[in-house]
Amino acid sequence: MASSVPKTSWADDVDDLELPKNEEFVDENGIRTTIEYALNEDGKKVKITRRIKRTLQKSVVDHAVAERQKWAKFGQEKGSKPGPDRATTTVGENVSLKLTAGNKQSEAEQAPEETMKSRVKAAGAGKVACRLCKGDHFTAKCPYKDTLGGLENTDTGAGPDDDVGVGADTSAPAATSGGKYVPPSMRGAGGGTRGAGESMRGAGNRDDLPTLRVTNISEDTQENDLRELFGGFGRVARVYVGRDRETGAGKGFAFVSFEEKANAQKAIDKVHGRGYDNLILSVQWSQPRPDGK
DNA sequence: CTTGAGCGG
Repeated sequence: MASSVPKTSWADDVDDLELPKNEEFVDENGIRTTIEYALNEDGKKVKITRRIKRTLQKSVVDHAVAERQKWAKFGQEKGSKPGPDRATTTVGENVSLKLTAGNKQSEAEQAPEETMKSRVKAAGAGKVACRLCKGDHFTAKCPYKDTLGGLENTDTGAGPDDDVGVGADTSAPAATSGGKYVPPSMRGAGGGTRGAGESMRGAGNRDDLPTLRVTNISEDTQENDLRELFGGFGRVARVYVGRDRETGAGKGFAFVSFEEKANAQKAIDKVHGRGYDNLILSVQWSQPRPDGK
């Protein structure tokens, strides 16, 4: 065992390595002086002093901020020089935190780009181009959607555009399914002639539910209030209260959808003209929202 | 006075 221990005690060594804390201050002229202590190659302590004139600051710092730096300090810092003391204060840049799903980091670097994209989108407000006919509507709303049989048959290469070249490998996995999920009941006439809608109630589309427009409701009427009010006439499928997007305050109208049209009609008959919260309700059939065609 | 919001960039 090599028991030869250096003569200098361990404690001395540490004491030798102990360095004064770094210092930093800014004088009235805006010159920041930083003092660091370090060891050079010979193991000697050296003092490094840097004086940095903050030329940039004059142009960058907001006037109000510069003014604020002159304020007298209070509390524990009372009597200290104005301006941030970098020994106790961290002067930071803006830090933005981004929450990502699945612990993925790769998106982080692309974030600025993403922001740019959304800005561009905001600038060119509502510019859409149909992938089928290049119209200014969504593909799903394309008038020719039915005529063209949708995207599922068109394949990648058959698209109306010149995005050729890589068609092979992108379309490969999509060849059989078209790349989109199709519920079993909607799938082509393979072998199962199972009745359409065996598991689905009616058309299953919520758009064709019998819907009432209820107006003249008080602005604090909630969905639950309306469910309560209309629930007695039959099953209420959906209730929507028109609200201000920002404040959440009611706008005085609502939609109530029933499962059965007959029940909706009963509700009209019974509730229309009826008092509710010091107001007289108005209930009538709702017009389907204007479809962009 | 009073008819919704989202879906794709």
